[in-house]
Amino acid sequence: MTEAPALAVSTVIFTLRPDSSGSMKLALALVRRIRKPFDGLWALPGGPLAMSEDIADAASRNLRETTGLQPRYLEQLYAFGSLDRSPGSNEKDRVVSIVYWALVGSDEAAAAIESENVSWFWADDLEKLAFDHNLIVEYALWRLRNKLEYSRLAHGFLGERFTLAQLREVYEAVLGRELDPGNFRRMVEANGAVVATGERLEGTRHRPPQLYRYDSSIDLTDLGPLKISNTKQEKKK
Amino acid sequence: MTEAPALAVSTVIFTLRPDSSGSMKLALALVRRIRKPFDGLWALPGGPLAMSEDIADAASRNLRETTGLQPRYLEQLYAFGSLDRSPGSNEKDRVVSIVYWALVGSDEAAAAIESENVSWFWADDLEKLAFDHNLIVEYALWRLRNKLEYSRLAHGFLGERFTLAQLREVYEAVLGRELDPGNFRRMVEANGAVVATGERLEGTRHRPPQLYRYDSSIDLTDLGPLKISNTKQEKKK
DNA sequence: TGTGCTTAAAGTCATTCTGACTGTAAGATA
DNA sequence: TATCTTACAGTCAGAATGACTTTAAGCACA
Repeated sequence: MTEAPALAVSTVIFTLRPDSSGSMKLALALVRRIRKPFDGLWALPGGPLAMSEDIADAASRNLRETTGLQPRYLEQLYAFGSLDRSPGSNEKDRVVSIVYWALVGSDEAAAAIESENVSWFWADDLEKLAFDHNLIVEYALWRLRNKLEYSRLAHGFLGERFTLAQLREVYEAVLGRELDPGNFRRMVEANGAVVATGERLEGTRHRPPQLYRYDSSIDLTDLGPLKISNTKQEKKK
Repeated sequence: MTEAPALAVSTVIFTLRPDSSGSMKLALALVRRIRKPFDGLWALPGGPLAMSEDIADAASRNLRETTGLQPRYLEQLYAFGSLDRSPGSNEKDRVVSIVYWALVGSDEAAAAIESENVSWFWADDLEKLAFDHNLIVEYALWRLRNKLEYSRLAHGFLGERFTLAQLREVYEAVLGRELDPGNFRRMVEANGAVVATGERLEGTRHRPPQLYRYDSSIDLTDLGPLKISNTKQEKKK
């Protein structure tokens, strides 16, 4: 068998975390490199694809080993394989990375592993990362923001039950702009993916809002014909 | 170095061809397999990724070697790597395929290579293909139809200058339904990606339609942050 | 010459969608 | 009781959309 490029799997792990002022902001998990090249820089978690491991499973394992968490949503992003991804390295070291992006609940993310070499970073204003990882993160962000519009991705950040204000907060954090509460409510209700549970969230210092949940009869997102393979992934967790 | 899955690149090559009644229909190029597994079945053109070859270049080469054509548009579709893609084969034979999809002009496609083992097929009602290629084609079709809506993909099928009726014909062929000529004109003009050249197409047996071209100052499509790498690909041709 | 055929291109109209905004309800707090 | 805050309902103007009508400009043929 002739020499071939190596295959790796990396994952962009998104969550929402409260910033200093208490409002939710989009964050992602990075690991510090402890070898050349780019020794000391932060990078996306990842590793080689094992011979008998499904690609999505590798991304999921990746996520678990890095953060100790399970993804609420996992989708393939892109395969990156330019020849100049790792400048200065030998041609024999060429790596093609299949990158996934994942959402983890913000409640769970608070309990995630953090250490000297694993940490959360705000998705906007990132420092220089190893390899082409800045480009990868930019693309993942772009995908996330686009998908949010016509699908139910926000579910990935929330628990089973949530108020419309919480749902709106997710949208605002991801899109990076404020949304009109009234119009947001109208949009969500018209779309039909969310149903009222009848329960209300108690303990607020104002009128108690109704709790909603996603209508489970409607699919999480629109991957077209690939839905099936992703549903399998969903079931496994 | 430890054993790893092999890497291959395949391409879904779309074009528009006139059917028996003369109206344009979406078609794709397939090659006949001449070895096990799936010997005799039709499959997507593809092959292994060379050590020092860019992935998009491999897809482009792929396309050239199969049809003798240059792509007008080329975009990565997805990386397929399930363990059961090639049932019955040894685990050692595992292949991860990075699949691209391409558009070629319908005028050029008429001059493409066709033989016993290379041929065009209508994109709807395909027979059983080798491996998971039916799923791949389905997904490529879904992507094409979705992208068409908010971008300028139709350009990939047309020449430099075209009438709005020709542009509409492309949309109708891809989407598989008729569109109102008036509303289509309004949509295209509002979008602004297309400009009138002032010239008219002569020789029709009715009022001569104006010729349009795409406004080159506007990008071909919205790949987000990946635009740059694809522009490079564009320039190279 | 002129009538009709065909498609181009412009315009109409009702409905829906969208964003900005107003008003009222229902709790907690002072 | 007054006030604060958010929930939730409703209004309104402008934009977008789908179905349709009207007029323009060529050709073919009687």
